[in-house]
Amino acid sequence: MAEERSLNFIEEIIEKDIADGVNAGRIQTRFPPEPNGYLHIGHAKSICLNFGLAKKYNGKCNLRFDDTNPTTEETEYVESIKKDIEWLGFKWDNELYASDYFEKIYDFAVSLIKKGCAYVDDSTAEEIAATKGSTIQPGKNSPFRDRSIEENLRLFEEMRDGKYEDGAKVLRAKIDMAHANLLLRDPVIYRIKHAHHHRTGDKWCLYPLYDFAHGQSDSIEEITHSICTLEFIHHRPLYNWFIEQLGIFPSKQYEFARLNLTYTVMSKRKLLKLVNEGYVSSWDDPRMPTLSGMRRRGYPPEAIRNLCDTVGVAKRENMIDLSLLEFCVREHLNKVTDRVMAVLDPVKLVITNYEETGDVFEIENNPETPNGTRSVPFSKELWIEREDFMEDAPKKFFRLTPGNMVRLKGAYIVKCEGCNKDEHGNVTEVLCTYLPESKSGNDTSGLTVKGTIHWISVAHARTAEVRNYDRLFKVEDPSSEEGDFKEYINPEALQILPSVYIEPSLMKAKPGECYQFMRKGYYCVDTDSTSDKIIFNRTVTLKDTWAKETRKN
RNA sequence: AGUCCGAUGGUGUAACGGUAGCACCACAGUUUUUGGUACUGUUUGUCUAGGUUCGAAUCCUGGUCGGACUACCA
Repeated sequence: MAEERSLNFIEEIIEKDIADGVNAGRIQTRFPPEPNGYLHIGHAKSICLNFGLAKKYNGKCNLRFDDTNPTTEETEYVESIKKDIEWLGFKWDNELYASDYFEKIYDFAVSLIKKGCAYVDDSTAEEIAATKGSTIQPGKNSPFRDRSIEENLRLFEEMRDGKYEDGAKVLRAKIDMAHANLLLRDPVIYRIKHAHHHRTGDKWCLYPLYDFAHGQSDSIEEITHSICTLEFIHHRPLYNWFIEQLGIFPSKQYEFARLNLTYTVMSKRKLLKLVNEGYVSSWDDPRMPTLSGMRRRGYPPEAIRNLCDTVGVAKRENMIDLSLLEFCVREHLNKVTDRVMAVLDPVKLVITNYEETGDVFEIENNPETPNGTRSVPFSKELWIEREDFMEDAPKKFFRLTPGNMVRLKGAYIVKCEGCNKDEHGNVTEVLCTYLPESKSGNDTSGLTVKGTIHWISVAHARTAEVRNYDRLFKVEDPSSEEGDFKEYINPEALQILPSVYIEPSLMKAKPGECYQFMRKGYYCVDTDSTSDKIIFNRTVTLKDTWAKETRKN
């Protein structure tokens, strides 16, 4: 019954390659993060693509850490990246590191020198930048460009042996200082860094740059389809040039447009600022677009995978509506979460004609995916939402207003008789009478009411902290606005309710578990919860057409 | 300014020379013991000017607009 789905452009390339017998139909991809930060929703698209393609075409997908810059990379990031990928639901075939190939990559450089295709340059970084030229001006040859092969070989070995300070010399590929593509103007491929590497320790003081590590690693692993984002498109000619000069496995690079989301930022630099300057509490703050933040927020991995699947793969710049992510989240949570009652902004409801009989109602947990029932104690005094009562209500208000009837979810129909107020005119108690014959399950009243509201028995209520999260920014694209992006942070992205009433059944809730608070939203138990204090994070609200209606007026 | 990439409703994505479709959003309705869910329907689109063709979103040319590139980061 699978719907016929059109292929994205990478799938088309792969299917053509398989049909043409390229690499005997073998498909090998890789996900190549640099372990210098946390993964975000943008990485999820790349992960779903690379692992998804391998799965679809009976291929393999490696996890390869592009760890060629020892000053920014740490083992802590390696661990978080692995955890996030596993959480998303993918398994890599091999866990590999570019640093495992340092010896091989060094040998590649030597062979390039021997071919006369690389030279040691003593110029400073400033000098190299100054002679690079510009988009409209050719660059100038370095005075060290014509050193002999023997001298280059000797100097490069000395660089490896630690004879020189950081920055004293670099190795450059000898290509064309007038090339229209700036990356082909004798790119630096090795630099000296006397720095401790998270895996190779102090063994090396010479490290390859991205362009002389990434493609080489792809070749070593015999990656057939090396998929990256659009900004690497200019690197492809260089990627291919090295493969050709070195005569190594011809991996092919393909580029797709990265994922952008409205109401957030994705750049590592900006996310780092949010953390360092205290706008959010940490990398896994539920407001963050990081995978760890989304996990803590309660976004299920199924929803993220579904989002990535839905947005597709193409080469044009895009900006995905946050509402699409929220749709995916609700779609999944609706199927799997148990419904429970929690009163976030309470006011007391008194059922004046109710004699305490010890009613306990069995209420179904999930009308979508039947999952049993739970016991919910009832009594004469209940907490209800303050917004569910209005003394002077508009026409289409289906909740409590004098003379109107509503059903208390899973219990009785009650009729609103009025309210009590304090000296300031604030409602302190809503007064109702109930209809004994309207008992849920064997209702003989013959009445139908338009509204159903949730409630918590005052005598049985427990409390929890609730953290209501909302979008991190007030504008769709903070990065394109005037001034500092931080000016557009939404100050209401986190609202903490220290003590909300929850039904007793929730006392057993464990960190990470998700529930639907009826009529309010999806909530998950935060990892900050302790045995005597449960904390719920709002993952996403329910759609609220009534709120929309009131906003219109 | 140069090189490269791109342009289909508000958003994202299909249509591979032959009926512009799907999803989200928005709006309206039906069902509902969640103003949720489910279901039905509605509005809205091929950047522009030429050309090729019986026929162009698709092919060609020019323009316009958007993005990327001038790190010893990846």
